[in-house]
Amino acid sequence: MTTIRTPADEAEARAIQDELRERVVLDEAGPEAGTGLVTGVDVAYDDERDIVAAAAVVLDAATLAVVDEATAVGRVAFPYVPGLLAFREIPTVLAALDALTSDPGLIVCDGYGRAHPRRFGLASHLGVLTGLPVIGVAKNPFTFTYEQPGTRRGEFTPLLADDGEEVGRALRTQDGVKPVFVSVGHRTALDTACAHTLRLAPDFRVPETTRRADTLCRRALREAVEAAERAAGPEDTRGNRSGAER
DNA sequence: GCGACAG
DNA sequence: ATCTTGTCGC
Repeated sequence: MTTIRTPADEAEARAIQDELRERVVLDEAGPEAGTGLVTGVDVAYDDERDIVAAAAVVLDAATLAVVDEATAVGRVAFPYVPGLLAFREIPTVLAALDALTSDPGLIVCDGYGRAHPRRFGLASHLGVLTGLPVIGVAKNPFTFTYEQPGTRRGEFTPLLADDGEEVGRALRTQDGVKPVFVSVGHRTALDTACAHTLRLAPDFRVPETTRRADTLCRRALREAVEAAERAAGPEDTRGNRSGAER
């Protein structure tokens, strides 16, 4: 099973990113949109109880029908730090991916790939660790500024780095609806990533892969929390504070 | 130094 | 991410 190296602090985390960035493959076009399998991954947290749940849902890229799905539950391994999201999300995501029966094909994750302060976001990190083509589709802008794309579905504007390089795109997936932010993670071209994103979002702003993974990991988290409560103490059924906590 | 900042 | 009721609309 593939694993991620969990850093002891933020400095070490950044060092790991600088090191692994060298292994990102950017000269492949990636699987053609609408072909093969596409897998969405997402994670839900209960920091209070130190529980994290991840889900991986495999869709037929042509029909968007669910082919396979899996979940994994674990402990929170790293705090949320902008720019270091991978260390928080990836451990459990890898476990969910390993639990799949079918091949993932192209992976779509929440967050960024190249559109990252060190050009090595979550999507890039997941790609390097798995060796699979990965793209990132984020719901919110991060470090790069952009012009508002045209109002129609399919229109986009570039996310530009300081050196003028296009590290991602603000892509409108629905008419008159806020765009999503697409960037390449590993073994995929930006054009391919946007084509996949559009095909995966025929009815909603967010790709079907993320929507499916989102509902599944939330359910897995809820069940994990319930199981933990049940194991810890059936004495808390009426109120909040138990005798032991006062 | 201060603010902003994927999930 | 997560806390959260009702509400507008297909």
